Amino acid sequence: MERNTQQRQAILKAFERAERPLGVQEVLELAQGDCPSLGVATIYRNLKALVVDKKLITVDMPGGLTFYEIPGIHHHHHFSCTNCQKVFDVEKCGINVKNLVPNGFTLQRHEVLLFGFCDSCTQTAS
Amino acid sequence: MERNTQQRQAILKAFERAERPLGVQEVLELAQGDCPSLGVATIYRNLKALVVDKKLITVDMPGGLTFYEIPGIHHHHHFSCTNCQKVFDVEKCGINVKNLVPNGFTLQRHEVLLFGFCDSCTQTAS
DNA sequence: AAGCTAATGATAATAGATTATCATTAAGTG
DNA sequence: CACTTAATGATAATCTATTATCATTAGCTT
Repeated sequence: MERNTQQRQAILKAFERAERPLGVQEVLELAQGDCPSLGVATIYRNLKALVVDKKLITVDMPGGLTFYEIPGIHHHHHFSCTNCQKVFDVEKCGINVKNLVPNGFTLQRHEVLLFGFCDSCTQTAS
Repeated sequence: MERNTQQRQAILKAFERAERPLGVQEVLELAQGDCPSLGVATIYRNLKALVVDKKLITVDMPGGLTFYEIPGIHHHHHFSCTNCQKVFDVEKCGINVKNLVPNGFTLQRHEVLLFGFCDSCTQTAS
């Protein structure tokens, strides 16, 4: 992954525009706007390389789907829309997780996952 | 699922003894203690039926693995050991999740996932 | 105990996500 | 511009979890 291809630029641009974590299919569709011939294999190859390069980080969601996002400075969590399946960042994290850890256990990291309707799906449903 | 077979009893007994969420392979191994001929197909069939009967609930973990547990009365969360891959209940939930929900979003439920070493793996590592 | 048939167990089949293959394309260098 | 080769794109292959198939076993009712 050394050459700065149009495909790779289109993939990064998709994340910059979306401003939220994206799944593989979402990246494919968005990046095809700039680069119509893009195939899934290229998406997977670039996502993997971008994660190695720390240009992206992975967000594993229940159900086995992996999302990717541009690494942010702040600790944050995720909101998963149960209607449109999109994932959004939740900026605040006012949790005292240390209290939750059972005795004798060692905490490495934590995830808070919120599920519900995003703003767009909330409006549609009402 | 009407007959009270030895297999089904062995599966439920595995959950009662484990006192924590179990994955399919764990259920298989534990239940085979009571019923050695048990096959995976029977595990899947019974787990599905037990969830329909509300004797078990599912716990979806990142990575796509589904765990199952006996439904408890209290709201709780889960700790996943990154060493032995076992999942444990975390009884307390002192979180004010409502503060985290973005404007316009509708919250349905939330999950708090803790990752690290369980007590047994913490001791082994030290 | 006999009979009906739900449930089982071994295994093939399926499904979805990800990876490998390989001929072709195009970045970057001189 | 020409060349080298990394990267691409189409698709086959793989992997893992789960489900379907079907002959056999064993609950349960009488």
